[in-house]
Amino acid sequence: MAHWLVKSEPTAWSWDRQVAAGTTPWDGVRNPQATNNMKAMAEGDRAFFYHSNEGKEIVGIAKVVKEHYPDPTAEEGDWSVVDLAPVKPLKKSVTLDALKADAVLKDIPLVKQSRLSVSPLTEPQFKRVLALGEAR
DNA sequence: GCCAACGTTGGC
DNA sequence: GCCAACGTTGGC
Repeated sequence: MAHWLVKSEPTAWSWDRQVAAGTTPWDGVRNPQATNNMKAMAEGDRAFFYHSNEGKEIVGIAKVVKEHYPDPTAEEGDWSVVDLAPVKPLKKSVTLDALKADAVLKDIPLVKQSRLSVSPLTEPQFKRVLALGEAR
């Protein structure tokens, strides 16, 4: 199983709204690299949910419930979405500062390439975030 | 609010 | 096809 990290500005789409809405398409992605990452997602994969700009922290865990299909919000171009559903919040959110301060996590794509909205994590990185967030 | 990093666009 | 100009994102 692969592991991922998705991010959103909470003013645009927050974890709380994801929880309230349940399963939703992760739409509006207009970046080839992020799109390729979504196309590599498999049903059941887990993805951390990160709040950019406000909060700057990983707040919860979501899962892929439907693999990639064409983005219905795209009027042109070959863009994709996956359906995500909330799994559970982290007991303690993991801040960007904490990621940067951690030897395992300081080089993750989110830190290195902050604009990439969908990025992969290795299994050790994923487990490290879980440990910091006190979730299993 | 500013600015650096990155992606995209458009002129050549 | 290159590269400068511009727009957007996101950390600070």
